[in-house]
Amino acid sequence: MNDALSLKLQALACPTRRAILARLKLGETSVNELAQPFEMSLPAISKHLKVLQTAGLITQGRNAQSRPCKLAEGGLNDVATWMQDYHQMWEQRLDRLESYLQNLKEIEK
Amino acid sequence: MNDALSLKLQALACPTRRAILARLKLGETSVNELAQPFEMSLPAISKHLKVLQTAGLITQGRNAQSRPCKLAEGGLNDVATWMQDYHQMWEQRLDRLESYLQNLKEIEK
DNA sequence: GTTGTATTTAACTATTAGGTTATTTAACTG
DNA sequence: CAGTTAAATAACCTAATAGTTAAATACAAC
Repeated sequence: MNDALSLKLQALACPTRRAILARLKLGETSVNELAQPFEMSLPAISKHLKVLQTAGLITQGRNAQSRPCKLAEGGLNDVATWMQDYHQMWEQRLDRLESYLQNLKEIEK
Repeated sequence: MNDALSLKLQALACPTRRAILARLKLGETSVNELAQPFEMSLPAISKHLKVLQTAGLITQGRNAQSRPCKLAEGGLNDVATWMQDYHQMWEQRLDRLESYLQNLKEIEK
């Protein structure tokens, strides 16, 4: 289990880490700020961040003592690509739009 | 880590289990047949199947001694829903279709 | 240069995951 | 019923995960 996809899914398979990602959706944040809502030591959060970073889901910058985290762009691309092979939901959405389109063409005649 | 989503992501975070799912996409299969391609004992596969089943990603039926496995319908729904909040890829696809649609309407005038 | 602040690393512990072999259960077959 | 086949369970091992506290690092500010 050391391929990129497994690493990402593994990283995502933890509510704490998903919560961190959810927080980061709102914007770049320091580790301390990130740790606030959790009943967990700072080192624990630090470890979670390392997991997310190793998986390529976040990146960490530098600003004085702070190491601000943000979402890695396209970090979920391969996960989404993999999902595409299994899940029909999106296809269905597209199909519905497509049939609407078809319908429109029909009317056009 | 005992919520449904975590369980599923955890189950997916293993190449062996993803390979099993890939095989099951081709259709219902017995445990033995499923185990063939893997250099792994049968009990190991049996455990993987249990993980997948507990996660709600597969179901197992009965046919004599055989316990045929198949993909659980909509098993990835919640994973896909979660992903939707983070990944723009699908939205972009929809947007492209949408703009095509818009374009068509324009021509129509 | 000492103090304070932000974060990581080290060392340790408990639990879980992924694998093994050996045994058991369940159902068919003769 | 004895034997065979399909699969699951038990008991065990090892490595990885998720957490802890305590110590180290990096930078800023005085």
